[in-house]
Amino acid sequence: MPETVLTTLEYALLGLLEGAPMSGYDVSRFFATTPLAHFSSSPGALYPALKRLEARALVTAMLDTTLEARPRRVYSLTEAGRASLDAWLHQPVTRDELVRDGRAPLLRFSMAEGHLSTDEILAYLEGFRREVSGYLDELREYCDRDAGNYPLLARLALAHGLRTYECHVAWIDYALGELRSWRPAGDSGTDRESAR
Amino acid sequence: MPETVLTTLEYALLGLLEGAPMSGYDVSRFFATTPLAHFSSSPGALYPALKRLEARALVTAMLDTTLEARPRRVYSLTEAGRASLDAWLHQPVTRDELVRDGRAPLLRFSMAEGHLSTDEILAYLEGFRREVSGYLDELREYCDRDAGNYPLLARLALAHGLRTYECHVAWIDYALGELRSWRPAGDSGTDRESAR
DNA sequence: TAGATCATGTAATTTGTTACATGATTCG
DNA sequence: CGAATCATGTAACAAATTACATGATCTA
Repeated sequence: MPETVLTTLEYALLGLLEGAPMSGYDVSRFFATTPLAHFSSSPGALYPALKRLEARALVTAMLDTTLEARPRRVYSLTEAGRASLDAWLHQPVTRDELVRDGRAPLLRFSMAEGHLSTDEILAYLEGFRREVSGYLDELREYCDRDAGNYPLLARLALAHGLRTYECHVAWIDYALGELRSWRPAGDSGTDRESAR
Repeated sequence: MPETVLTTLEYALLGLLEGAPMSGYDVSRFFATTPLAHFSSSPGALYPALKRLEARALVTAMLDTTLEARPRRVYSLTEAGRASLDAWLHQPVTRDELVRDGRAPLLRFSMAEGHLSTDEILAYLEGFRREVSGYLDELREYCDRDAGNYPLLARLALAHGLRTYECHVAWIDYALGELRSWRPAGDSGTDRESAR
């Protein structure tokens, strides 16, 4: 039982390395060139994070010495790393995550392939939706109560918040629809293969 | 010329203190109870940040000793602080801000009252819109190029990103409309009074 | 062959989180 | 009167940013 709580960046690294073993530079290229996971991508964040994961035995490094004099440390996931990632992916969305680091819920969703069954993913999205809806209710209540005497710009900024969370809900409903149409009837396999 | 670059939290503090002098606890209450500015609100972040601002002479503390034995340090903005805030509020939205800390552009907008003229606010929003649109183009291009062989969940997560930025654009257009209808003809005053 | 960029990191500094500490005041 | 919460912080620690360092390899 690891019971170690990692940072969002570290979980993102585990997810990446599960897909394919990578060196620190590979990871930095990935973060810099793909729209997913707009994490730090700076070496001062990445290399220490990979070392931390190695120290916890969640990843292992293999020295690639095909080019000697600059050996690449290629990291790959260990069983413990995969277990740690799996445990994280199974956590439902919390309110705190929603307002503090809005990206974590989406990150988990995007990496769930091969870890959550279709039913679990549907349940995850439903929980996500509940949290967003709950927060939206709170925001709307706050608006009705206090926003009347806000200056115009602050009021517009509040409206932006409302719209953004409404957009979340709309996407969740869209995703639920897509997933249900993908698996229309009583299929509920863990669906490991389709990941690539 | 201060030329000091502050953190987003510190600018948020300047904006808050401009509205009304506050103690550290007042600020923490504000961050904890209003939907705007979901910043840290933890004392370990707030009190040191206020001290940093005081050390740079951007705020001053007045000891409120009406209750002795627990004097409150009530902070208010100095002229230098207002100038620093003003300079920040005049900065246009950059791509980097957009992907790294999505909240800063909105924060600036919401605090611009009394610092930017209506025309400047319109220009700010137009710049904001350009950046979001540009990033959206890039995202769409990336989708067309690479998303085909992504697994389903990653593809859906990408769709979420697209929708979110589209939502930004829609709000910007809405805000532009509101601001223009508020000031339909050739009025371009700095509009200081309507705040609070 | 000089400069860019690939590829790998380390070090100093700043910042934020978590947890603790302290004493007053209010509520049941 | 004891517990919660108001109100003010501090200290230890973890993490990220910025800047630097090093050498190889490609490119004009």
